[in-house]
Amino acid sequence: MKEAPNKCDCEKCDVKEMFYEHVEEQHIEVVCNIKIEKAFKKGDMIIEEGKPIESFIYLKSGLVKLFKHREDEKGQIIIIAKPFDFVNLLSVFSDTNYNYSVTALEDSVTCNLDLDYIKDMIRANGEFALSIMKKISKVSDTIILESLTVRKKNIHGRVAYILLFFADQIYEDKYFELPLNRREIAEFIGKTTENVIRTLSEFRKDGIIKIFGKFIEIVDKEKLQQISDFG
Amino acid sequence: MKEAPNKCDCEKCDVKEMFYEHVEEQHIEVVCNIKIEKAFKKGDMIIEEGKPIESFIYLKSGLVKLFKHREDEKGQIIIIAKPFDFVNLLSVFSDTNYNYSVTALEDSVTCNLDLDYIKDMIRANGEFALSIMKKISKVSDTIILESLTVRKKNIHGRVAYILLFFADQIYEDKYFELPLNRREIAEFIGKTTENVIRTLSEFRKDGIIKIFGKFIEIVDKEKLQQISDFG
DNA sequence: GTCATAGTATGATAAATATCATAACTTTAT
DNA sequence: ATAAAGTTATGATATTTATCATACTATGAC
Repeated sequence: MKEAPNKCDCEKCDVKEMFYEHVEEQHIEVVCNIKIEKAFKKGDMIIEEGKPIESFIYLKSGLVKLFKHREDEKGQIIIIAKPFDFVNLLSVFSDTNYNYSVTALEDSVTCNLDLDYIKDMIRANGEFALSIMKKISKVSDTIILESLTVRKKNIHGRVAYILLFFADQIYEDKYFELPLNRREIAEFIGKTTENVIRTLSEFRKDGIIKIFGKFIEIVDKEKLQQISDFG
Repeated sequence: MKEAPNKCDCEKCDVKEMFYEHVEEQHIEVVCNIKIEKAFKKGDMIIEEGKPIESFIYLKSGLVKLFKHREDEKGQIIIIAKPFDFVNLLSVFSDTNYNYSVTALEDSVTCNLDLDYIKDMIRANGEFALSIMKKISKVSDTIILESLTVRKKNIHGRVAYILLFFADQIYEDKYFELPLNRREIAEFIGKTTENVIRTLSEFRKDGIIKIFGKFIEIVDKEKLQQISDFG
């Protein structure tokens, strides 16, 4: 992890837009000055469960996973966050310490703003407050409703769902490199590693996907969608 | 459902406290005047999936369930909300329509505030905004983290967990009437009705609980806790 | 009351998934 | 280059859970 020079030059940054829309010019400059960018290598720990929440963290580039660590047993992945998602979406405003960890699945850069400063901005600017609430609620909603969606699927449905998630929402390509190993996919969908592997093999045998190690090519997307929807 | 006279006399109302702490006297009076109390009978629909979100709804008394309706299949219960929990915690600030329903499990009374009015208050008062965010985030966090907790348990663990949930968090008594039938418990923990019934029977045979129809008495709480923790 | 309906209960069986075992293949460290 | 460790893969088996079938019980409508 290393710190990078500060600039407010990211396109598509919702936070910046919120500021531009609702905050006066001189405050924006302050934000751009106090924000700290941090670069992480694949596998690096970005947030550690139990540590105090001191920053408002936003993903500028890369890909990260939020997960709960489990002593003996296997962990549980809560969500995969992509650029311009909040990284510390949970607990930021409701708790003092993180109750989940975040690590980088790919080389990633985060934007970090002092949480007290953001809180001051919220206090000072209700319109900004409303924008932040909207954004944060949206993320929580998505997690809750998607977890319900996944919960009712069998393992075929869940694996199909994950493959389509990466193809459509993350990489926007039917050919991509899985950022998770099979064990992590299992932790994400709540099934065992062996059965994830088995299911991928079955999809391969049925000609629905091609597997080259961590690289996946979706051959019959319609079929995969069908398995995801009805599985 | 019937409307009741408006008063701001509820003890323990977080919303009122938020107002008292952060809003000027004259505004509080306005809130108390515009708020509408609605009474619902057990089984009544409070919020219907798909309908527009127009109010900020707070549970004053009773017990409700939030759930997603599923056409053909069985539904899915998202959470049981008790008094002073927000009822429309999800989507209030992030969506225009409800994507879940709420019904009364017991006779219930809700406090309804015009959502646009609350939004105006948030815009006008950042400190109030921060209080609301804190409260809403807390509820979302709880749902997400508890669903992860439940997800890793087998059916014995899940049923034990639910029984302890009602005993400890809702009724604060080892003897209570289940507000859900067996099918609904199944919808809550994501298992089949038959297996919920079977598990309850096993707990009864093992002398862990006593069953009198919908009434449950927890006999060996320590054992039940153990099953919940390690099951 | 009694009829219909929903809810509770239990057993038998089928299906899904986990666990255990083993091996080939990859990556990492030395 | 090689050993060690981790990952992917597959089969055999055990366990868990769902499904199907069938009663029995409670509840509400008439």
